[in-house]
Amino acid sequence: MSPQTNHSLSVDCVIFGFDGKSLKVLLVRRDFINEAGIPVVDYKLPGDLIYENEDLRSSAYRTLGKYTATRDIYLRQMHVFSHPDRVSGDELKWLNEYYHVNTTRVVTVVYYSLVKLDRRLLVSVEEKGARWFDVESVCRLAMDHKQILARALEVLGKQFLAEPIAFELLPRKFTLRQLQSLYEAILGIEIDNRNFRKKVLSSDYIRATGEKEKNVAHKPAMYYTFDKSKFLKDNRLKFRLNFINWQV
Amino acid sequence: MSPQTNHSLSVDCVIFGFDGKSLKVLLVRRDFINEAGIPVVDYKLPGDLIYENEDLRSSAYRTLGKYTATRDIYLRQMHVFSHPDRVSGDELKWLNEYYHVNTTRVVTVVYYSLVKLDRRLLVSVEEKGARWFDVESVCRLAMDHKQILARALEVLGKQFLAEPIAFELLPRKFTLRQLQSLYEAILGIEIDNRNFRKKVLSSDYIRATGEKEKNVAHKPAMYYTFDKSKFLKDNRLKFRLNFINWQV
DNA sequence: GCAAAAGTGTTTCATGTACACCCATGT
DNA sequence: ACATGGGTGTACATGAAACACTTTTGC
Repeated sequence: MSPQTNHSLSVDCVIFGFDGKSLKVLLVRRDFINEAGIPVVDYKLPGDLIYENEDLRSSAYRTLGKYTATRDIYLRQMHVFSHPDRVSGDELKWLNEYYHVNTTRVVTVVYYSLVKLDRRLLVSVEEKGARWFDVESVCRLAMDHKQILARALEVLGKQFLAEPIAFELLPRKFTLRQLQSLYEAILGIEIDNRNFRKKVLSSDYIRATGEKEKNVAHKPAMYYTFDKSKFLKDNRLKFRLNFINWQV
Repeated sequence: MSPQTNHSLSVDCVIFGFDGKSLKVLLVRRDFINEAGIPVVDYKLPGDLIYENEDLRSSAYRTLGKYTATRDIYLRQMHVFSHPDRVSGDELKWLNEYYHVNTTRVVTVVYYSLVKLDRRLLVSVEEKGARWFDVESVCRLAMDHKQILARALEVLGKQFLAEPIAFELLPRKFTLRQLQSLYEAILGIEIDNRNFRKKVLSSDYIRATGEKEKNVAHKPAMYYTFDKSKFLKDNRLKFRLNFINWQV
């Protein structure tokens, strides 16, 4: 056995958005001719092979930039998928033609990203051959992308419990109901709304803006914001204190 | 710009052990001739380039197998390091010679591993050109391996708070003091020993064996074990219940 | 005035935290 | 008998969970 040299390295992005009701994922359309010579259409995660002189994160940003305005977008490396046959047969043929390469194996590094979905972003991706899908309603995807999506959903759930990343999916000003719906959608649970509000409002990082909803056929909700910079500052501090004794 | 094709993919392992006092990491000796033509010795993380027909996890196991008996070893994918110049100059020259390849860039996928250090394993690695180092006392390492180690320590700390992985570093039968020392070493804190015992013993998964220490110049400590299979079973269950309503 | 979603408090229970002394063994 | 580390209990504070009705707006 000797080291492999004829492989490729790709970066795929699982880009999540939230429309107020359900969690969405961005998928790009792929036109494909299968082994029977019949043209088929399916969907895949956005991604690309890496270029020289770019690291993986830059590659992920490059892909993100094709579909969104990449200002200040949450992006995390998730996992590498490396089964030797994860892209093979027709799929490998497609890939070699599409990218003009001649590879026998593709290892992919998956990033996941959280974006603030607004009306513009919901529509503008369509011109670029992409679409937002309800995560619940995705069935088949190209290659192993369905498994990758499933894994990303798992990781996202864990991250939601560990870090305040919900705000990356919400508009800068959001209502507590939106926040609660988001947690419910991602964790797949129902949350008591009095306890949820109590907990959220006890946080130092969530502040009422004073602005309220307008033109709604019910009591208008207050808009809140998340003070991310204060959170980051305080948590650097907390981290430092961990190296000093807890008790004294 | 076009896809990169002349790169290599490696797997490096951060292998942690615990000797009862401090956290150790396994490093392998590297004999190296620098650009001035002077032979130098330094240390690096164990690792290798990937082979054909093996996925990354298998590659990590292969490396683990060089130094340890790979039965039932905790192994997790951690992070990919991909800066285009992370291996360059002399380091790249060394790598191309050592592995008989001709590559311009090496992307590495890092796994971390937790092993049960016993007397045998402490010594046996030395014949294979490796050594256990106290993590606190590691200064320089080859390539970017020092940064990789630093990152692994961070991740390990977080994992320790999230999952019961301490037991992967301890012998099958351990005393509560050993367990406590391990948490203290990894988290860099002191823990009140009454509260610690209370918390640990309230767990369903930690059980007294009935055996006690022998030949110690103080009150002999009870040995405990961690029931990993029960833990895994119960947590599968918990996971399923998350898809049903918490409240009703 | 009615439909629709926002907003609000109290009690109970479980968990976390602070804290100091006696016990069993080998030498 | 003494040195060494093992082992124990209580009081207090904090956080989680259960639970139902009033308020504000548009139509």
